Amino acid sequence: MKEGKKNSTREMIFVRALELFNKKGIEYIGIRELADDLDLHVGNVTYYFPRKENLVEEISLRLRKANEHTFNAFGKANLTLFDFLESHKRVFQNQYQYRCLPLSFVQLLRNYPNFYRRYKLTEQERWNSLRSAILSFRQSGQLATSVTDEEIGDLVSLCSFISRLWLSEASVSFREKKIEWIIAHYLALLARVVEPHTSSKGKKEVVRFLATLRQDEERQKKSGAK
Amino acid sequence: MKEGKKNSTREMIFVRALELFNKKGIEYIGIRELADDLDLHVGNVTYYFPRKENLVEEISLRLRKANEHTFNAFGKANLTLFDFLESHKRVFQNQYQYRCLPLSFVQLLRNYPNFYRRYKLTEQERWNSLRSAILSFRQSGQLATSVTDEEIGDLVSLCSFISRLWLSEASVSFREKKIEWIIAHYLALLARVVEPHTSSKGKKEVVRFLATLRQDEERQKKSGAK
DNA sequence: TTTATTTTTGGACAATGTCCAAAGATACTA
DNA sequence: TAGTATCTTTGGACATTGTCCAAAAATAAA
Repeated sequence: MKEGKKNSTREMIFVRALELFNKKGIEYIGIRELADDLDLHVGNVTYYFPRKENLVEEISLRLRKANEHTFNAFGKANLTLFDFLESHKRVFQNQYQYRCLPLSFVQLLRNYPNFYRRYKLTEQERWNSLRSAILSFRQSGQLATSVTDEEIGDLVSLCSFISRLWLSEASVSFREKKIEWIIAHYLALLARVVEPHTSSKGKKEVVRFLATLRQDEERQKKSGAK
Repeated sequence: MKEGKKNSTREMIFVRALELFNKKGIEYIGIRELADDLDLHVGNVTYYFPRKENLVEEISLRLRKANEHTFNAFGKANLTLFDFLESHKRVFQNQYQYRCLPLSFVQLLRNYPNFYRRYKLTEQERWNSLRSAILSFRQSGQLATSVTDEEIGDLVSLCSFISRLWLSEASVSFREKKIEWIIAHYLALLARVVEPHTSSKGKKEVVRFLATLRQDEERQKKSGAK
């Protein structure tokens, strides 16, 4: 069980698989296509990843890991709405990096019972941390005190709904747009969902966040025009 | 080009294909499995539907047709928010009837350029009629007059986002729930998205709609308990 | 009855994910 | 250093997939 130089082959396979999956979709890249691309034999790929599922599982693990810190941050005291939205930006960027996964997640969870089981566990966790984050906004006076528990539940539903599926819509509706624009679009949508329930204090946070989105866009344009 | 009795074979194939696709997913039902199920030969299926794509296309056409009237109703004058939400209920029910389609729509649009082209056309139409409907709500005083055009744009985005993807989320998050409950859940979410922007007049419409959802649920429970 | 058209039959084809036995390469041990 | 154990590569087999097609059979039209 050494992890010396020979992990390089395995890692090489993983990296290229992720690239190809992201570009064309998990279902549309065959093991042979992957092997050919790497000048390897099919059996050599299946030596490290006996089943395609294992390759996808590894991708899934890395995405999960990338998002771990972010979601943990939701538990911390004095979280501002600004930070909350900023965190989602990082989550969205991570999802994009492993986009083949969220883009096929319906199919994957349907096809691989293991995935489904594992997903259901973290789904619960995510839900709880999202909920406690939003609850804390009401506590800290960033949401109006008049906001009911039921409305908070709806906010949680909407946030996780958008987080899970923005890439799916974007892949058909905004194919030609740049990823920075797309992420900004859905972050703005997220912000707009929360905004009606904010206090004036919370609203400032949201507005501040929306302002940074616009700034990013400006920067984008300038460096693009150069 | 007669359409006499022999359409029965074709129709039989279509009906069963839809059933199986809905149950297991388009990608996971093979032509042979379908043919075996119908006691037909593979070549006999491909005689009527040379490519799987044709089968999916037919499903797509029928869903489109089922939703046609509904979306046209968005254009009519004096549309109430209640009617608007009720219309979405019908749309959601139609989508469920052809659920294999929205559940694979990312993959389908990615894989079949024809689908993508056609989808982009109706996407534009839908967007426009949705937008004009919501604009009319502001005009008729059901939305607050203070609602900006930008906010209306966000509402349109959110509505179509939910309409397109609720089934995807439901298929992983609410597998064990009944479809009536699921549809009610997402309709309520839709209503809750609009609610913060309504006038008192419009709010009454939304509340009335939410009340009918609850009534449906009661009815559901009673007949279930019998 | 003959002719033309539609439908069914049965199987071929390449591509897919998965699997495996044997050969080769590498690392460890006596 | 020689021998042994482990890891890696090779090359191909297998069943299944979507697609395609020629010939037979059934049906309709003349």
